[in-house]
Amino acid sequence: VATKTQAPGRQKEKLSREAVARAALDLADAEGLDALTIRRLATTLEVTPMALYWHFKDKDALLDGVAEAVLGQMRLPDDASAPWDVRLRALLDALLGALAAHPAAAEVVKTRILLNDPGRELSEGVLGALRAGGFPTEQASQIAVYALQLLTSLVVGRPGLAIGQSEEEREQQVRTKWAALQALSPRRFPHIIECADSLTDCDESDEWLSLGMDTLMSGIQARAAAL
Amino acid sequence: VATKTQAPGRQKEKLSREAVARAALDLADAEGLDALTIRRLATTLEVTPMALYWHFKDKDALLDGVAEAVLGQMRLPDDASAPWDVRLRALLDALLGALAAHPAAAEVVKTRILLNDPGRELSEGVLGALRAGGFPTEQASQIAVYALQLLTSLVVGRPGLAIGQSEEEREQQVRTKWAALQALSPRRFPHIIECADSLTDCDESDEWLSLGMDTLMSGIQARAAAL
DNA sequence: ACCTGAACACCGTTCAAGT
DNA sequence: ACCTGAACACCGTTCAAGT
Repeated sequence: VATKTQAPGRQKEKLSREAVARAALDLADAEGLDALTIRRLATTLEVTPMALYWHFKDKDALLDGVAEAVLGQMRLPDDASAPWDVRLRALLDALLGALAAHPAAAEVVKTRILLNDPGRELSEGVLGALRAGGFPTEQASQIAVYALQLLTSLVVGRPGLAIGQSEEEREQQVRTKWAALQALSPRRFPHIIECADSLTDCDESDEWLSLGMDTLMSGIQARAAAL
Repeated sequence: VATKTQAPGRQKEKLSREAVARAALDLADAEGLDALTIRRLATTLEVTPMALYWHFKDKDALLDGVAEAVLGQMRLPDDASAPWDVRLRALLDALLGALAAHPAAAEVVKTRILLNDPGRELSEGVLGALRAGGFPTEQASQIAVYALQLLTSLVVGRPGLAIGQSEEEREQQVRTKWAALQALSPRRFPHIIECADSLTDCDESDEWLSLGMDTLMSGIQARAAAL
């Protein structure tokens, strides 16, 4: 039943590190991080699981590649003349954009920013901006790490986010959570009930992301002013 | 070789939901979240893996129990007369304390705060404080979620944190990371190199936690002032 | 009510082998 | 250089069965 010609539609080129990482990212985007499995990935690439071990030492190295693929999509600003906080904000916006494009992979990126070149360029810029803002090296490092972590939390932890589910499934899940909150005692939990809508789902708009970013920037600016 | 008497040291009482959850938390504390496996947990409890399914529907429910065990250790303040931001800070400090006592489990708690009673009491207080600060319900919800997520990031993402490793292993890992940063091009990444110490490890003190908390509070206060 | 035993469908990974 | 095949030691979970 197997012929010499390729299966239609998917012509199978030789694998490469980058091609595998791209495919891994696509799989995570489509079905979530849990679905990103060596074996699942191998079948989508029409190859044996062990083939991937030629290109990546182990799964961790594969995830390194995924993180690099995500961060490689950033367009880093280069406005060296702008004030430090404007520069910082522009850099963080670039990161947030890349993460928001791949929410399922954001978790993977979080711990790997210093492990690839685009991530290092970003970090260099962020640290430079914070240093220019007057922070000593320790505080600059710490704030840089907070910022990167908060941004990934913004993308991953957005209420009502669901990866690899149909819109119906997602809405059903949101409704279930909402109903659970509404069922709480109104005497003990009045504010939770009052906030149930926004605790379980986000508006289509990106107020969620922008308020988070604004709060972060305000905090950093306030610390800088207190130096 | 098996006798009728119990193995010495560990007398085996009947399991309960709470006992299993406590054991799960202990296992995660000692060896990390990856080691928290139904099968590993069952062997530490000297029981069949399937025994746990009597007490918990599935692994997700077990993790719900772990989250509840962590949050149950909070001592929530009750200073209803204090200004909103003082109240908020006290609540967040209580949460941070509980999370910092169980860094391995913090990740698990993050998505489950509204799923158990102590978490709901905390959330109620946080939302109440934010509402008292003048935030509309949507912004209060969003900021509450940011705050909870940042706090878990603070605990989980602390540079140089390593769970279930000996101090030697940990230090070796820190040194390796540090060396990798030092090996970068000083022309391209001067600030990363300058900050390498604090990017790879934290001082013994809790400046890491307190700066994070301060930055968060400053950000929230700034947003409140801008209302 | 509470637990065991056997089985299933998955994992990541090693090791030897093919071309 | 690049990939396959078989095997190992793990997972979570179902289902029927024991007491």
